[in-house]
Amino acid sequence: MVSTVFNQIVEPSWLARPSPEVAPDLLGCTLVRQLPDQQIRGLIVETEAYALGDPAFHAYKRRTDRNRVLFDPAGRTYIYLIYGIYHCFNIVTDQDGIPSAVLIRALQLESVPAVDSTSNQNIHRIAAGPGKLCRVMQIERSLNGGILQPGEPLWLEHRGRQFQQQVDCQAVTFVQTTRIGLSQGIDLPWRWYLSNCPAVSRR
DNA sequence: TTGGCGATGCTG
DNA sequence: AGCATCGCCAAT
Repeated sequence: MVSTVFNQIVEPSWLARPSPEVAPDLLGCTLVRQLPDQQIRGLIVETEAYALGDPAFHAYKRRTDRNRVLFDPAGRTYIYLIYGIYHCFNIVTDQDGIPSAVLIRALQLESVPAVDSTSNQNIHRIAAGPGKLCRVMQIERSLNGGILQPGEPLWLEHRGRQFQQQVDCQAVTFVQTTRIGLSQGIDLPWRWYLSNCPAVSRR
């Protein structure tokens, strides 16, 4: 008999660790965006960690209006506007009061969204980049501080059986490098991505 | 293929 | 002033 297996939901407690631990573990998990009339699902293929002591981190200096959600418990979203045009989507991690987050840099979409404003794009590149994935998933600042769980606009699902098999047979491997697009903290090796993934940012 | 640059608005 | 970006265009 055929059985459909649903991925397990990622619980906040699983995210309550330092971001450099969580960031590689999020590779292969699925980000789900629930819209009124459609669901958009994407495999996480590229992440970066931001944490205490990191000069590139928005919470490096002090708590401000913008970064306050970074100090909240794990399992919330941190979304901000960058270069006046794009948004960046982060997952808040670690213990309450300890600012820490993972930037989601690229997704491999399961399918082309119904209203596709980027119809010229290669399916593999529609969500290739932190600004592009927010555009296609309609993630903007009104979602900042939201909890990642079903029933909300966004949630996470753990690695599925198919992905695990690809890891086990080494069809997919994990690569760790320095982060992208920064002027500070450029030597921290806190970027991870899946090998052989056309959606990973080109650099 | 690589590198330079403008768009655009919010933050501290 | 600078920014956790992107797409376009020119030069190689």
